[in-house]
Amino acid sequence: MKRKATINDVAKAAGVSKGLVSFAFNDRPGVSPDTRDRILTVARELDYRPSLSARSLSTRTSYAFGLVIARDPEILGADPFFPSFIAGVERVLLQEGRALVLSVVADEQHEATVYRTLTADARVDGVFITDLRHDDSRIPLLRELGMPAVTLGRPEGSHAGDPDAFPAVSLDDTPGIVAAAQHLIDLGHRRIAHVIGPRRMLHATRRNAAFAATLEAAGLPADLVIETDFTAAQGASATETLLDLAEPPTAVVYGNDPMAIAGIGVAHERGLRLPDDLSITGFDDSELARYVYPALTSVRTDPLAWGEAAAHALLRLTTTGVAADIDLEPARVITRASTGPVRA
Amino acid sequence: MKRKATINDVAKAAGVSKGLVSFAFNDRPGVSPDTRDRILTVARELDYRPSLSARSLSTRTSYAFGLVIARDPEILGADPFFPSFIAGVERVLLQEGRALVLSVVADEQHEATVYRTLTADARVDGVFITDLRHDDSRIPLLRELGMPAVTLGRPEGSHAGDPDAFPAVSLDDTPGIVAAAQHLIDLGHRRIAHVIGPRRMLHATRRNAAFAATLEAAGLPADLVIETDFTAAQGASATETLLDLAEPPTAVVYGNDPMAIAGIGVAHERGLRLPDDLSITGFDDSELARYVYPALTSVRTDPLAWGEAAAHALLRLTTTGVAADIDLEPARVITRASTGPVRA
DNA sequence: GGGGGGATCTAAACCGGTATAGCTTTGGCC
DNA sequence: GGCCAAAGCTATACCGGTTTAGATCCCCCC
Repeated sequence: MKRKATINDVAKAAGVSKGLVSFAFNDRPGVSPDTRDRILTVARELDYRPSLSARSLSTRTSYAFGLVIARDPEILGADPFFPSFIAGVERVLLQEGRALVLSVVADEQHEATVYRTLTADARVDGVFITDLRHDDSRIPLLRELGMPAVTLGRPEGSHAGDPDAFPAVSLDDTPGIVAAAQHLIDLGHRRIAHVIGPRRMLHATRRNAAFAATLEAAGLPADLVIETDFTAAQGASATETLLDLAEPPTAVVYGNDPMAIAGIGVAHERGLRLPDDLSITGFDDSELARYVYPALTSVRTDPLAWGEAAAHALLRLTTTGVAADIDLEPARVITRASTGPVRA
Repeated sequence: MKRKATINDVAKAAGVSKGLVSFAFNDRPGVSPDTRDRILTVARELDYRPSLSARSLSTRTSYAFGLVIARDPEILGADPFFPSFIAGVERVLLQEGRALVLSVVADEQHEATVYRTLTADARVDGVFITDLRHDDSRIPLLRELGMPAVTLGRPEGSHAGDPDAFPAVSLDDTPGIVAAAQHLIDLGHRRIAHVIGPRRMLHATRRNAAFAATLEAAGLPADLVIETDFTAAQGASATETLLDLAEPPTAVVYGNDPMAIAGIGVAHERGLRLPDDLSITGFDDSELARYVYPALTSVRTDPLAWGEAAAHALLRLTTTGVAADIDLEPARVITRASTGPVRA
């Protein structure tokens, strides 16, 4: 196994100083076209690749981005968002010679430790902030640490184009929820429940606000709201609670597909017929949604595109120092057999 | 924002040479207890942390491990294995000051490129090999690249304790499949189908061999085997195919939970009653299994423990140069309502 | 012919650690 | 007292890049 060629080998072979090789490799002015060609040719012949760690030491740059996920692995396992999001991120980073450092932690206590460690070790040049929360502690923390970041969605209290805020890459999910609710209203439903994710998560309350506004615009009360932790278990028990009501809903909107599928399970367990006795919608449009019985009406987002956009934004932010906010195609509802007209 | 303290600052403040500080920090002999204490105290006061990139450059070590997943994001999103596995890995690495570099690629072509890049950039000190395949190209590739690795399960053709092979961390899944098949046989089923994952994956054929052996030991044919790509879509279409047979099976064993749940969907779509008309089992025992209707009998493994064990093994391999094979608690079947006696 | 001035290039410092050769100091032993 | 070895420590090279100060050269122009 031959030793890897270094910049010194290239410099020697090309008969120039190593500084000049560095210049040539970084497209900096002050290298004559002839010399540049010669250097690059020699480098190719020697199969030279600049050493990442040497570069990191010299430039204080790690050429990697971080993603810290604070979720229980059980929930993550059923969640189609992250794999697709990561695949999208990866697609961009691979080409740019960047790597993705992933951390999965159970609670938000460890989360802060991980961010501090990533920063202290200069392990990453920037991070993605997913699952924004109310009064999100990560924002001031990363500010304090001086770690660049991109948020998925806009944090509370930050207005579009705020120059002090981290760049936000947003995919508006409210049109999807509004469409789902309106779809149910159009089918004649008058009592529609909403089983949402944890309230401390921004998207849970934002979606619920959109849901409530849609119902109220139709003159309906939006009082049947149950908060869960996004697990199928809590989706199931929320459904039990709803169906046990004196006046149970005729339709339930769930915050994710696993909860909706668990809701279908509970309804079937009770001998209800879907969608005749109960209409159900999910969120995320996971692959499974199409194949459960009845096929699940769900709200589709595009996590892959989200990942790509976020990666581009973070790349721009860390290289140029600024990055504009990005708005992606909003979520939309995919109608399937789990929703139908309310029984006469 | 004050500049981070370096080893030189500590050396100066403690009145010693920087070499000695390095020695003190790496618990090497040749430092008197008094001096060591003084150095460590001063370091704490200055909030000194050794620079990762400087260390990397000097030691040719990245203090990170890699995980390359070659799966379609759609499938990954429904798969409970990886999030839990990663959480297990992480739990070990965090304490050891290591990071996890993740790559999700769509096909096995890109896979090789990613491994080459990770190696050329010395981005990681070792990798985890999951989803072993027949004649797995990653093994010779990583050998050639000189990249340490740990395999999940033992590769083909390598015997226990092979000193030339990568350390294997195994969780035997055959007892789970055998138990599932036997469970169905005990319930009186005589025509049992197996919907398996891609045949090029080692675990798919291994599980099918265990399945076939169990049926044959009971004097039953094991001829109903359908290969899929692990998607719910193909799980559904395999189920269609089976139910369209002149003599359809009375029970189906699926290679993962999403396919089994899709199978339930197809059966319900056709008006079959479960488990009276058809018994169904899954694999992985995802959280959702318990909450679908009927609750899904599934085979449970422990991906979290698998991740921890694999991380420990890779840590040992990269630091000491050797690591013993590890065998974890085998998989077992969790019986639920989706399996029942065959109809008289 | 001499004096800018820009382009091209070199030498050397620097990033922050690790590793090694060698210098003191101390203590044991004859 | 003298010799030797081990312990404790320093000085310095080294890892492989980037960056800066300054040297050299060439061309143009007065």
